[in-house]
Amino acid sequence: MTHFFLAEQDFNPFHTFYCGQIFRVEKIADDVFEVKTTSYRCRTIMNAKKGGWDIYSNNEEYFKSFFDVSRNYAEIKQRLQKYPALKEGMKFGYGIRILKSNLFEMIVSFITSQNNNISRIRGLLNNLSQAYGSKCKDDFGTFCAFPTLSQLKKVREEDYKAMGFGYRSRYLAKTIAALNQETLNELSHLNTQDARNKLLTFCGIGGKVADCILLFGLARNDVFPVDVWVERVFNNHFKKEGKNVIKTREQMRNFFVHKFGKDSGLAQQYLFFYQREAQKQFLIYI
DNA sequence: GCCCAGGCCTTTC
DNA sequence: GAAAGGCATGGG
Repeated sequence: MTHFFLAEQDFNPFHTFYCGQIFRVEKIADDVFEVKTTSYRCRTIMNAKKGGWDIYSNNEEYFKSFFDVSRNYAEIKQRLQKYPALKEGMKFGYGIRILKSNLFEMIVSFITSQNNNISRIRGLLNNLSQAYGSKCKDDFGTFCAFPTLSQLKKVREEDYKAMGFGYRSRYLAKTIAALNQETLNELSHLNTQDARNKLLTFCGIGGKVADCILLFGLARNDVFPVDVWVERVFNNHFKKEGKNVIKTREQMRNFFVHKFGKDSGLAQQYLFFYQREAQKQFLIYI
């Protein structure tokens, strides 16, 4: 067990873990969160003395990459300050980072996410891991990994249905049947546009789900997922700038990517979190 | 009991 | 190519 440190100004676990980019996260105590990704686990523990959070795990190098430590967030946030909506959003949800999750886990997670709510997605993916993931052990104890591609190839549509995946069960079964390791490798080497087009060929993956997979599973920051919440962001803050000719989510997506370029991913996370949480009276972290 | 959720697929025009 | 309807399920 080793640990590394992230300063509060560049990392806030409440905001980073509850903006819908990962689903296997638990609050263990007021100052402790646990995150599972593929077959790894870490805990973030507050370090008040240093003003930030220590990330403890048995896989430090993996989590340094996962938490995107080599990226200069101050520089990105500086560029985003000039947009009023972002300025507000970054003040409200300060310390969001883009986590570099596993490609296959993100494909399954975001197919599951469509027309679904976040707390339900969390439950489904945790149950899936319990049912089909390998048992793992680290210095915190035992836990379940996210199922691998080959483990899920044995799962049938009816099995997903029995677990509550609903009509997404067919999408999962079809896409997992069509996937293989070569395709996953290929996706990681394609440029963003080609990878997006490839993702769109799979059942249950449309533009929004593809963008989430690209952002969180392939670390492509030049994408901007547009869902119901971001559509509200557009209508609240950018509609005028879009000259009232932008109607579809795909058009909004292209508008934002053109506007924010390589900073699109982080901009989207701040705007999503702000739109979704700011109207609530209390933030709820499970 | 009702509306909604990190949308996509299918059918129809 | 755009529009409309259907979809499983449970959170709030």
